[in-house]
Amino acid sequence: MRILVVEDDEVAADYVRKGLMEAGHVVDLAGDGELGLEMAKATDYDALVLDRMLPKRDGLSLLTTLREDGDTTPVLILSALGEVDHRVEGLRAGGDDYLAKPYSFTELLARVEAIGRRKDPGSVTTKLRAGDMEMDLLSRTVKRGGQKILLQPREFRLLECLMRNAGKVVTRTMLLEKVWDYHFDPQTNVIDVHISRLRAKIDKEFDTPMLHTVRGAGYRLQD
Amino acid sequence: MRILVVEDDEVAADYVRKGLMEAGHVVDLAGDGELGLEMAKATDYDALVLDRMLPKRDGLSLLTTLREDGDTTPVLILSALGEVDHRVEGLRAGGDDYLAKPYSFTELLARVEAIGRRKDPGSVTTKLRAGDMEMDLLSRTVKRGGQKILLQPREFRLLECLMRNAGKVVTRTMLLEKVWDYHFDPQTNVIDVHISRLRAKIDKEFDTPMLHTVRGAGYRLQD
DNA sequence: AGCTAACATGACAATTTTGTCATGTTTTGG
DNA sequence: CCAAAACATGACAAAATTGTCATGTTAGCT
Repeated sequence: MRILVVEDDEVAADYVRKGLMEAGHVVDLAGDGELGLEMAKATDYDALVLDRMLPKRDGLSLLTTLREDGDTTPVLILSALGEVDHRVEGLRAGGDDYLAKPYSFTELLARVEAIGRRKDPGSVTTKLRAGDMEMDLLSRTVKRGGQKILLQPREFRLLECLMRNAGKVVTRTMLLEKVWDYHFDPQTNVIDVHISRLRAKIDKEFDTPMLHTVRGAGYRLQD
Repeated sequence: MRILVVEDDEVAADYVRKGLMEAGHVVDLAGDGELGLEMAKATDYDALVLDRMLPKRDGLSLLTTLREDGDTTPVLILSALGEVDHRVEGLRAGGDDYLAKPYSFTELLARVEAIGRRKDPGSVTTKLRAGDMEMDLLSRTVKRGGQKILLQPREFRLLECLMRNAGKVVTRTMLLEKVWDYHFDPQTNVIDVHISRLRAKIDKEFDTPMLHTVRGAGYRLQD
């Protein structure tokens, strides 16, 4: 699991990070509220561990902003304040759990894993995003900058593959495997043709092209 | 939200039930572990409130069984035992949260709503089921009795519409709207033709037909 | 600059998917 | 039992989608 810990007390932060890493998780640290919010927005974490009292921006405000953005990453709130009212406040702000200091690490681990676990069944990604492009796998629709784009089935699969690897280069071989189920070189330019058709639909009308050619390697989707 | 409270102490159970109902939830009660398990299996609750100590079958055992069955309903565990080790135990068993008695009702409510909320974003139905038929909206695949069935796009949409209303009659008008986006009568027998094609794929090879005609009304999918 | 490999794209052809029609079958009410 | 309406299905035609080819363009190299 990929976890972000937002905590200003370095000793505590390090202690939590070490423990979580030993339990097999990938851990990022943020020392203040603003950095924490930025990182939470930038990366898709499986869980957040959030201290209530933080420099620059406090934990609850961070959480509220995150939730307003539609982010549903599970959050465990840490706090020195153990009183019922404060706990309720934290949960109401959109927290998934609340742990009062001092806590045992075992409990923190159990709780983080518990809230993170909840995300899994729900983490069937049904929407993909890249730049101002949005793809809904269920309704099979694509939008760029709010505008609907109609794609043919093959074009949809092609774009889906590119979006799942947004920012990274997707080789021709990968495309043949994922989009065409070909496990050999068809010796034709099917890919070129479909890339061209896709470009005409997703880039032509817009000023910044997203579908880039990486000469000799493949293609990459990016702002 | 539909919530199941499994608690043997009648006074406590009633207190929780009333409070949750006032907060606008639908509440069922179970007085012992076995009944609780049965009810949890039978109905799809949004959340479970589970006392640890129960007659017939204790809370943790109930929870473990439920999880082994693949049930992911969020569970809040209640207990007189507030010690860290017990809380960890509860969370490890698959609980989503743990609340020690005595607790304030406000906190219980906040916590139940917090864990229940988690289920919503994940409740984007990505799979439909009816009898021995299974449809995966993401991979766009259909299986009946474990056997893959290849459908054309239109056939898929038709079956999807029928499965979303499994057991209920779907009128021709509904089908024209949902599957063809026609908001008028095309004066042809498109529906009949596609129903026929669909039947050939989903019913022909199997001994019990699922796609039934409701003369004068429409069609219904059912065992 | 000029050459070449890699890529882009318009036009066409093959294939697949969808809709229409004609004809056959079943159900219901008189 | 018969007629009419409702439904089922095979065959064909239209439309949409996909792949191939030919030709044009670009980037990187010497």
